Amino acid sequence: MPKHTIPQTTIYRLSLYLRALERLEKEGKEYISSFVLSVKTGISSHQIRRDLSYFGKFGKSRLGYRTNILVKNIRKILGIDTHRWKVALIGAGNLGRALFSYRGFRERGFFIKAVFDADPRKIGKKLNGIKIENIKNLINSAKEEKFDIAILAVPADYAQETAEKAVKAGIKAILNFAPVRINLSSAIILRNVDLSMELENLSFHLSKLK
Amino acid sequence: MPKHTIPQTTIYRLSLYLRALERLEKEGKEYISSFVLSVKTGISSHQIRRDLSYFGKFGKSRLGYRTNILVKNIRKILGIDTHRWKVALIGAGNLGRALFSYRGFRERGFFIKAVFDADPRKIGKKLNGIKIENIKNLINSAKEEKFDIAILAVPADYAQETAEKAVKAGIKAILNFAPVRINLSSAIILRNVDLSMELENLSFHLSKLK
DNA sequence: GAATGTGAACACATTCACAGCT
DNA sequence: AGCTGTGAATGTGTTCACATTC
Repeated sequence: MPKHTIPQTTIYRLSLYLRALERLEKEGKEYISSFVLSVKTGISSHQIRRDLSYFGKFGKSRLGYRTNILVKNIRKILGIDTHRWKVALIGAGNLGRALFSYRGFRERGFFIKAVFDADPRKIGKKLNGIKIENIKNLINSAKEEKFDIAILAVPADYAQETAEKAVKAGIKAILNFAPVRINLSSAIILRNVDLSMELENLSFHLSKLK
Repeated sequence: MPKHTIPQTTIYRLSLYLRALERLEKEGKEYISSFVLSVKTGISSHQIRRDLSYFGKFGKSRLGYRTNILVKNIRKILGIDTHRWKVALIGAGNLGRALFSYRGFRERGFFIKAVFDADPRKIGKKLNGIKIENIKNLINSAKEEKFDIAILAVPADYAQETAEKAVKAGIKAILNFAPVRINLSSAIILRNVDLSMELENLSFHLSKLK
């Protein structure tokens, strides 16, 4: 149904809608209008209707959207309805371990199937039942269990080479937490989470206040 | 010098430029052209020149930008040249502790001055020399030491009320890691880092491949 | 000659406004 | 009557292309 190309930002907003809708579903709301959803998410009702219209017609005039149907549809659009994504966590430092214990992943269909690190002191140790493997095993390990996604939580200096290993292991999507720009084939889906950038952004806006 | 309004994304890119420039400065490069910076950052040279032009004229024809001058200017624009920002970390769970030990913050002028939590088992314990305080002390504590920024690493259900406490304590900027939308006065600078949203975004693009 | 800086053109994203449906 | 869905208008961000500068 996409008549126009879908804006990048629309996909992020779908996640936002989904969370609000799941809550409303639990509260027993059968139907939900774009106006109510607007209040819950802070996104304008126009924007919500436009975003949904890229993927189909999910609403009913006079009633709004049937909550559970919309939930199912957004899950399907986002690819988290049936699929269980297999995640390789690379880097078992402070951040890696924190990410590992984040329950939100599993709840939303992302399963950390293996953990890798380069530090001999960490290799072989267990993290909540999963043994930390040598990063050198990544490609071999990926032959047995096809990983879909790699989460990179390694030092900046190793991010590029580690990402390349992940690509060699057949991984198609990477979520990078290292504060560095990674260059990969454009066929690889790459997203960055960069704490320094976020803080510097706050700093910019704060300085304007002073 | 801003002739037009500055795009949101420009500020993020400035952080990107800064990191690349700092590296180039260390390598001893005296001058750098927008073309070379383009290769290092993956941002087009047009975009780089446009971004910088919002803030002034930093370059020299035929030579490019003097690396150290540009570094200084971007730091100034981002408000990390002289200012030491005081950060309150709220939430000493897995993620909070990982953030606490992230060295990048201090390096870039962000100092975690206090850590708060609601869990009695954590309160009083020390984290690398800083005692974890009761979240109820936030407002009092802020009277002694004016925090500029709060980093929220609390469970989703507590994010809204905790953010409101931070605002009452006079904090003007919040970096929220809880997977939930927070509603605050528009005067407060709020940024969200949402891992589920990033993963769902990857999922969306991955599903299109299958 | 080789770079910047920037009006103008273009592309992308949001918002408006209302026809159409139930 | 009250909602959705969507062309059209607007607003925002990026890219082009070149006059200008050293």
